[in-house]
Amino acid sequence: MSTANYPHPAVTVDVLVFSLINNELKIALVRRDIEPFKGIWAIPGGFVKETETLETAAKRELKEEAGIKEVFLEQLYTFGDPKRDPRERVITVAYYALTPSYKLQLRADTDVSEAKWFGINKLPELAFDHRVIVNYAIKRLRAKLEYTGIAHAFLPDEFRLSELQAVYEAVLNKKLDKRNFRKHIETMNILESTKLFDTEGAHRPARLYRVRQKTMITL
Amino acid sequence: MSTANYPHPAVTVDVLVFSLINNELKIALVRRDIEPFKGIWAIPGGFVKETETLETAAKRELKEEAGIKEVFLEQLYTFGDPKRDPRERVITVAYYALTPSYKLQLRADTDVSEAKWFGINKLPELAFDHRVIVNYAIKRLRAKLEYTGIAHAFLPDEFRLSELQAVYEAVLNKKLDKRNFRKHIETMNILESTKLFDTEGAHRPARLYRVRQKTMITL
DNA sequence: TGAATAGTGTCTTTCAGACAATATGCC
DNA sequence: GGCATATTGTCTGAAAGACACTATTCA
Repeated sequence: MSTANYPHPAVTVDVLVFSLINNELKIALVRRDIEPFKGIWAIPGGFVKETETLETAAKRELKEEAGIKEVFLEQLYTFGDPKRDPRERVITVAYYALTPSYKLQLRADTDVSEAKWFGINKLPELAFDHRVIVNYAIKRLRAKLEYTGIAHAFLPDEFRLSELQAVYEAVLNKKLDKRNFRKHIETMNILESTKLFDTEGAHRPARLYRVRQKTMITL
Repeated sequence: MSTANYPHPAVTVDVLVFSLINNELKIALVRRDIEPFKGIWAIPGGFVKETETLETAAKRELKEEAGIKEVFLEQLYTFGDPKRDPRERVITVAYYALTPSYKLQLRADTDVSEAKWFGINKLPELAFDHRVIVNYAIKRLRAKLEYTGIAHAFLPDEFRLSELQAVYEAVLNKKLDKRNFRKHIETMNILESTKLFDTEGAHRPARLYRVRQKTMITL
């Protein structure tokens, strides 16, 4: 049996880039410049090249789209409904990335007229089945936040605990008690305090923390 | 831009069927009857047809392979290393299924000379990157068992708590305390007791339980 | 009555969740 | 001193984990 007898669909990777901007969870979208769905916002992505890994393809997209290095990147799910793309069958492997906003600069890429951040509660109409994909990603992100320590992926290497709390609050979309939050973080034991303080503002300076090890748990 | 300019890899689904046989966690494997890896054991799978969903393809494989209906089936991960298949690029979307052993009858399918259950600690050499896939699935299965209630997917509709405990012990590969286990199940609140008893054997009969609702949590 | 499995309770520790007062630095 | 944020502890309830005895059926 040769594999040549079987259908060969197109395969893309889509990358959902999440970041925290003004204490709001946002996602990077691009406006399509071509049909189908011309003028409609979409998750950035592109075709997987012959010789590259899926993850490599995702990283390439990430770089083309936002010039990023070294961010949390994880495979999300593969969407393969035969009719999800009206042109031909396109199976897409979705990845999601978490990054501090200062690390990146959105830029419009090929086939795209514009790139922009959208608060996840203010999403425009999306192309293809991208709304489903975004919802799925948000669900996963929230679950992941609760049982791992990825929140720091949105922050610089050194950060205040109040910043970390703001990440949780934005992602989970609810207020947290400061004392209980700090106890929880203590229990998780993935942070260590530095000797540095953030002395911004007319108030008591905050101690800075960092991640104890680079433990990027990927289940 | 047309999608025709881009590479179109072959796409398969592989289905890891897990079951509990003699209180041992086993996985169904098939022996390949053709090159490459002729004679080597592999995860059952096949090419995704033009018009079918990925999940439909997985269900079809499941049926062809084991004549099953209605089992727990979930997408696992997509493996896309360009060199994972020596013939041409083949991207595979892996699914895993959990089923009671009485529900299924393994049978050799096309391109396969034999189908057999293997204890997960006694796996033979596997074709392609299937060893990596199996390891990944076991990891996911264990994690899922701890924070959801899927253990019952290995059992008939009505079962003894001691059977359920045996599932946990086999999957997690460790002994559990009977009282603590029952308290834990109680807490999860996904089972309800029936008025039935299992009167097998020369000993006190065991009450039978069933799942409260069909809550198949799929994250 | 012996063999085999079912069924059950207490204590300790850990963590989640509710809740408010003091500390520090800048202006 | 006033403002803004940082930092800290106690109580209660829920669940995990350690641990051993009684109950029921059949042969």
